[in-house]
Amino acid sequence: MTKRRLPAVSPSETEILRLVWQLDKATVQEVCDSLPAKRKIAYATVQTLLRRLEKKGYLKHRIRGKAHVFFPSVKSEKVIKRSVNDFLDRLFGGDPVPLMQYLAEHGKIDADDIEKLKKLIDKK
Amino acid sequence: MTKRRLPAVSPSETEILRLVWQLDKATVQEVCDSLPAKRKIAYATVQTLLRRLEKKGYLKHRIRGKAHVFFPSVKSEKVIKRSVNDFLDRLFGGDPVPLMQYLAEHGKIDADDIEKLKKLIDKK
DNA sequence: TACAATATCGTACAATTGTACAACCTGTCA
DNA sequence: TGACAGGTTGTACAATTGTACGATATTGTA
Repeated sequence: MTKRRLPAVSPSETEILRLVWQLDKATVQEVCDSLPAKRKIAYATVQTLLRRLEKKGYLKHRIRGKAHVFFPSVKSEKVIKRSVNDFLDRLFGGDPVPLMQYLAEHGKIDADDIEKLKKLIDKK
Repeated sequence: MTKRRLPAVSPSETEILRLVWQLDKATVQEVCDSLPAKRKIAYATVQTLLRRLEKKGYLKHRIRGKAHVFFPSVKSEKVIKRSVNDFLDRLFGGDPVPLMQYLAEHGKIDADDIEKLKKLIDKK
């Protein structure tokens, strides 16, 4: 089992990749349609991003009619792990606590969320 | 008060900027010295990054002897806010909960941390 | 079967990013 | 005062990123 290191996913690529995860599998069109209204990217751009993700090894595709249907070929867990760690390292020197603090202080998470997390941790 | 939008901070720049925050103010040398052992970047590279951060408006400098002493000219809060939001948007569609979950599940935060967060939220 | 609609592919291109060399200044100490 | 250690500045350059046009291929349909 050759475990070669996958190339990094760029920010815009991440955005697109997330949509594919969300949709489970998707054509260029479908990804375009599920873009948040705020973030309008041209069809051609989405296409390029999907192509690059496939070349980098994060997606594969199957043909359906004349369209390509892209689907993940790497567990999202893996990508998330890398991204989060990287982000944490750069912005907080690897310490997750300030990040949590930020989220708490800015009302991004509430008491309920905390309660759920508590359970999650206890269960482990 | 003209509130112009600051240019984005690139990942490597973020890394350096964080060190300046941590040191409060620092010369190129000092930043180099405080780089984590893992991440060895050449002096010249650190220098360029600091220069770019200053040009982008995140740092200023004063002269001490022959060296430049860089210090923040924008509150770290501001940068963190942008970075976190951006990160959250791209990787999780803006929802912080999965991120917290990830952190909890991977032992990045423990029950104690949760306790502290709880207080933080209640206090608000 | 020819056409309109829809997709993909190849290609492009400017901006940004990461990385760094070489040349040039400037205190400091002998 | 002259040399040197240590700084800074200018510049470079390949790779990556974000964005997208134009040409070509395919399919369902009239």
